[in-house]
Amino acid sequence: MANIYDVAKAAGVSPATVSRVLNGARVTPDREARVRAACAELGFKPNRVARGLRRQSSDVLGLIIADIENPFFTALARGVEDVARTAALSVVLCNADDDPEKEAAYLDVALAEHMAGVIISPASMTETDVTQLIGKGIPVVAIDHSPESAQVDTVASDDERGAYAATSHLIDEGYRRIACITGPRESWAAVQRLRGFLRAHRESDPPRRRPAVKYADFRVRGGYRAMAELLDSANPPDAVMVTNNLMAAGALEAMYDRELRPPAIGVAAFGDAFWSHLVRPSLSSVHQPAYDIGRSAAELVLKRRGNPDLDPQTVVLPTRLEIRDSSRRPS
Amino acid sequence: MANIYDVAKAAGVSPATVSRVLNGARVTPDREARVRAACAELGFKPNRVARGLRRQSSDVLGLIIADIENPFFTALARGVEDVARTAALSVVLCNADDDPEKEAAYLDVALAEHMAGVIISPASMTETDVTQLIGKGIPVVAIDHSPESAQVDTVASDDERGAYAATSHLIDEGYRRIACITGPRESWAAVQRLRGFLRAHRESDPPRRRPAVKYADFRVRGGYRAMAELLDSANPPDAVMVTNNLMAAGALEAMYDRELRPPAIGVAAFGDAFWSHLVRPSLSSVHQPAYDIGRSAAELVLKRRGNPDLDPQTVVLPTRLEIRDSSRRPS
DNA sequence: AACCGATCTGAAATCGATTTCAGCAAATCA
DNA sequence: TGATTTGCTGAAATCGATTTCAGATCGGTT
Repeated sequence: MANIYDVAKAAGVSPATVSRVLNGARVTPDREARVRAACAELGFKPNRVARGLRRQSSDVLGLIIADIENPFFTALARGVEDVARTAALSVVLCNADDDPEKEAAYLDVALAEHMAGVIISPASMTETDVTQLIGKGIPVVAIDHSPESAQVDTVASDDERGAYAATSHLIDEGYRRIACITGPRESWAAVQRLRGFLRAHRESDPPRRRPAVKYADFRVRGGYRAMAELLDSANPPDAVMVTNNLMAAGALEAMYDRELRPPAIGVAAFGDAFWSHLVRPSLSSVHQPAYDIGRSAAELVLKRRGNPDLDPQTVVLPTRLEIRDSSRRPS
Repeated sequence: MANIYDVAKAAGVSPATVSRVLNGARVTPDREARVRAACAELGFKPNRVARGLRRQSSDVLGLIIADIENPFFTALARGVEDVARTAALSVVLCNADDDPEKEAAYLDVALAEHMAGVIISPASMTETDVTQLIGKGIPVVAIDHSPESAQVDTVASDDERGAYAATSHLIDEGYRRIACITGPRESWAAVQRLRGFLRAHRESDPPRRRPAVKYADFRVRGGYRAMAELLDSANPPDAVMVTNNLMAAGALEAMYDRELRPPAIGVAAFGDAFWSHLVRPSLSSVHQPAYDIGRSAAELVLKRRGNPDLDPQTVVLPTRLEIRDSSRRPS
């Protein structure tokens, strides 16, 4: 493939001039025309690696997510892409799979390739290390919660309040023994949602004590197992608040296997899923603005790219309780 | 950040020797130890951009997919990742969103960054141009069908046969007016699945003619609209074969909105989805080995990386009809 | 002791763009 | 007209690794 020297020769100018044409610096119209003609003729496209080496930057935005199969992250990715494209950035997705080691590998790639920015949903609040990125001036935006290694821009949804609302709703519907299936203890979101769940219990009238809590892994299988254990326990719950949509699918399956379904058992879940409409009777869910979280995160990257010394800011987007099928008929 | 010259100076050797240590060439143990110590001391990590420029290659594998929200592709991505990691390659996902323009942009990135390989589910059989990649010796593997621009390694599932089996099953169950909701005409998979559907009609005894066919977009909304139109038509079908899982979700929703559900209406769909268990009574589905397709594709990339002049080969993986709830009681 | 071959080393070239800097020409001003 | 500014231009340095190549070192043979 043709390089900038070939083009320069073909156009009868120096490589510097070709570079200037490519980057919009001032060049006499006559030369500019010759350069453009030569570029077209030779099918020249500037080598991004060479450019990246010299410029110490690239126009690729890294998005490191915890689980590629989780619709929350795929919707988020859409939001990131839509904003990135307005700034002519390409988005590459990296699936860290909740594994700090894989995550570290991708952070290395982002660092080494001098990506234009990194949006990351940290696998671990303590282990995720973004200091090198920051040190090199690469904008980093965290989803949910800033890693401890460095304070960075963060976009989160109002998880605690969402969980509070969902749990209160179940209480209002008359359920007595409400359990919670939440994510791993290392996950900020899992912890916040559990807090909201517990607060709803404390603040109910009369206050309720010691609801059952299961920690799972935010995956379908984990949700299934947690629900199965709850249902098969000596004192099974009559309702459950599940803190993400994949686990909700698993939990529902466990219920179905036991011929249980709403409203005999109350279910509220975090997250939207296109399949949730197919579950009838339907369940209440806490809508997470995944797409908008993605948009906001990408906007923060762009903002910080312009002026790197801004103080880190946190954007919290509201969650919204969507009530469906509240026709509980207490038995 | 420290570069190779800093390390060389610290270790009292030349940069060439540092490079040799990094790449496993023979170096006296004494020097090697000094170099390793200096690397650790300075926290040195080789700059991948510089390496990429010199080597004209990188250790990133590009995966360009049509729709990030489609579980088929996310499962496929898992397969790719698992194989890639055995070869120490990082996988980056690019969401082309069925848009030839976005796709072209990502192909440009792959080309410019000299990726170790590209796995692509072509947005269009005619427009997708991979000749430049091929020309530069970058292994390209297509999902479903090779683009017309160049004959490349291809991994597909046996779509035609799967669709035939699913449709025949509906016929055997006694449904009379079976419609098909398939994807865009530009999609090879959509066309193959439609062919299987039509063949099942031709080869049934007695042969059936002119079944209703709707072309949609492989998305939930498209499936919903197509099904709504079918159901609201003068002569609605009593069964439907839907060629992907997202459209199946939409189609089911349209049915539910009209208080219709299996087995009053027969449904067979392509693809697996974790939520399909939640749809009860359940539907028959054609299992696509998405994960294995990803694995095979990645293996082909690795194979071709070793010896670039192999003839392009095509791997076809079997689909499997999963029959659920065949308790049709003809009315 | 002289020679040969094998092994290792570092100086320098290389990948392909960007950017600095000095030089030159044209335009502006006194 | 001469001095000064302005605007373009191209040669060369630069980014940071890899790799070629010529030379140094060492052990083993005759």
